[in-house]
Amino acid sequence: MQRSRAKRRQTGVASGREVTLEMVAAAARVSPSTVSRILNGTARVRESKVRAVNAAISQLQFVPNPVARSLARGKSMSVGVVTQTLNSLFYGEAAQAIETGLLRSNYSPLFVSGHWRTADERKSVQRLLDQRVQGIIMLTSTLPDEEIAKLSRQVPLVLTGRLVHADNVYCLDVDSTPAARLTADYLIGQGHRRIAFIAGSPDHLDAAQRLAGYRASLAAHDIPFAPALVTVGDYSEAGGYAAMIRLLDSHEKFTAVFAANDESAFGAMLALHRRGRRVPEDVSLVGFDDLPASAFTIPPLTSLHRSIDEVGDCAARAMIDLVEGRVPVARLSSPTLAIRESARPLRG
Amino acid sequence: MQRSRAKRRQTGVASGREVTLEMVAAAARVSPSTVSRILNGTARVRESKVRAVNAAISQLQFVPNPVARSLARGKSMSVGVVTQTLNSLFYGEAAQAIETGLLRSNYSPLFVSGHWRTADERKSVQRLLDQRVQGIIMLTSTLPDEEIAKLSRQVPLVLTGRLVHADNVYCLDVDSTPAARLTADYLIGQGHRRIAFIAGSPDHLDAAQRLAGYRASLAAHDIPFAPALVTVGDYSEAGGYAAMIRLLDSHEKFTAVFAANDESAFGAMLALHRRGRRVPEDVSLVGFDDLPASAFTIPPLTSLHRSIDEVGDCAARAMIDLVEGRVPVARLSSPTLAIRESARPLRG
DNA sequence: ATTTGTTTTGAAAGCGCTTGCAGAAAATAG
DNA sequence: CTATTTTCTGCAAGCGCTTTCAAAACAAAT
Repeated sequence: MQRSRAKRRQTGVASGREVTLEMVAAAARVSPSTVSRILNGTARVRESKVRAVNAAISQLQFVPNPVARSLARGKSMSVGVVTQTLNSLFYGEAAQAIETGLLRSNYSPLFVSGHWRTADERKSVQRLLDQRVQGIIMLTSTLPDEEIAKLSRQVPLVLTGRLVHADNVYCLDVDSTPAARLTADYLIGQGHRRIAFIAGSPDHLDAAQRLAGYRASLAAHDIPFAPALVTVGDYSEAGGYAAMIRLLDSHEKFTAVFAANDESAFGAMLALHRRGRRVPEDVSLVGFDDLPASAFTIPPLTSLHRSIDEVGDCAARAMIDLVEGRVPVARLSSPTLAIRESARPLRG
Repeated sequence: MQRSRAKRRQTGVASGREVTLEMVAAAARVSPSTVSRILNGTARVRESKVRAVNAAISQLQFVPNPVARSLARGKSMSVGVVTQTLNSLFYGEAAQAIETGLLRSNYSPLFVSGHWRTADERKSVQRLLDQRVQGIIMLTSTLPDEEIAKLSRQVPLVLTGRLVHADNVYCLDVDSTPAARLTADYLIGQGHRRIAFIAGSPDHLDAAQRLAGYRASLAAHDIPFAPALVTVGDYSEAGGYAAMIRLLDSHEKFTAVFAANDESAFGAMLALHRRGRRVPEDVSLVGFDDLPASAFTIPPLTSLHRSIDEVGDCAARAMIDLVEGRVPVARLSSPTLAIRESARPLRG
């Protein structure tokens, strides 16, 4: 275990000695403070020195050590991002957008996942806190409101799919209600009256909103809401499949199905196929989220499209605003319906 | 802009003062060094003091500041992970597994993406270096071999889908050749002779391996290789669709199609459908990767299954070994074929 | 030329933790 | 009950950068 005394302590990068600001200062014959000031633009510096320092910097290929910088500034320059799975198109895409968004302001994201389990999520959040992140972006958190509120007293928060009122919390408005309403309106516009709905888990705010949008649409068109026409899935292919089968087995009549997300729609589609019901000839089907794969199902799925990139981008932007003491103003553009072939007007 | 002088410099976490090791030391009436030693187990400490310190720690809820720790130790405790997109099932899942894998040893991943563009990737890697990551995991890098070799002189590397010989580089063996061979063998076993192949981009090693596996299988069964039966896609749904259309338009005869990945298979499936060819009655189709959605296509897709989790996990494990000076030994288990309904024995 | 008001600059004190060194304490030996 | 060893433990010097403070340099004013 005893190291040779010749070996000096090594820093981050494995090979060779690290080029430090001090070395730059020496090379440019100025004090470290001056170099720092030039680097950060925190004070005017005589032009001649600026040049000398810049020369030294590029000559030595100096890149400031972010760790030292963080310590000195008392800012980690990192923000936590809690997702539920990362291995789903939605989170993956959002994560990517957040990454590039944060990067623009030199923050780096620290991803952790909650696996849809509150305990896991709580632990992940704690880890972020331990890492001294400067803020946390939570994509559809499963934590109870009070906990979120408490958390917000420690770090600024940006939430999607949740609405929690507290200082230091910015909730990105991704209310799915209007979008779901739009989708259902479309089906009704095509003449459908008996529209089944494959819901997400009821304790999930976003899922509740989609259901609410569906009901709002029915109400607006004076169509009575039939509880028997809604079955709950879990946003997964398997869940959608099972839900569809249950629906079919219930012998309720319906001419169209609105799946609360595309994965469910995929499952539903297969279930319908298995039971010999053709889409869209026998029953129309629409999804929600418009995943890349949705344009390639058989038949291609009509689905509500919302730019996930945009969600990620706005979240990142809002977070930066929050961290730097500004008031976030990020707004999402309105969703649109990607009309394809899985739904058609009701004949007759 | 002028802050009140009363306000002292703030550290990472926004609220209140940060609890420092020094405060713990004071509370436990020992020196900071002792606290540090207890924390890290770097030296024996009298039992009574250990207790006092631990009491102080939990009483004050102390959590060591990782930034300060990194600086002092000269180790960032972070490893870079370069993916190409993150918003694809494959990368998302791998990323997730890497995250948990690294976490076990207290390293945290820093994700960056290359977007399949060498220039982007190069820039991303530089960013990682600037961040002083202790190692880099590259999932299917697009950088030329020499560049990788050069890079490996700065930080240890773990690669997947590449084979670069150099010290400090560990290439996870994910040679797709045998897996592809297995897949093609299956089709041939079902009696197919004229098997079309939808390839990935030819300059992509992994894509080349899949093609090689296909050819090896043909050769092993004395089936002449017909160049006209292979078209190149780009691993995307749209690419698979286009490739399939081209194939159909070429009027070559084939009874089965082997798509080099599932996304391509999805596209191909739709193309076949559009042209009135039924799967599997008229043509059998197999994919590769076994995405979650593949079990729900119509018909469900037979596909080569490999645990992506495992890839991520092994990569993480190997990286940790490398960083801590051990010799990695991670090995992947063999892939299996998920047999579903899109392929069937050739009748007659 | 002297005084006063501005800019520029450097010295030095941190940021919170680790660690080499050497003195203190405890354990073992004489 | 001393002389040695062997274990603990504290001091202090960093890690590489930022920032306060005050001195230095320069410019403007008298």
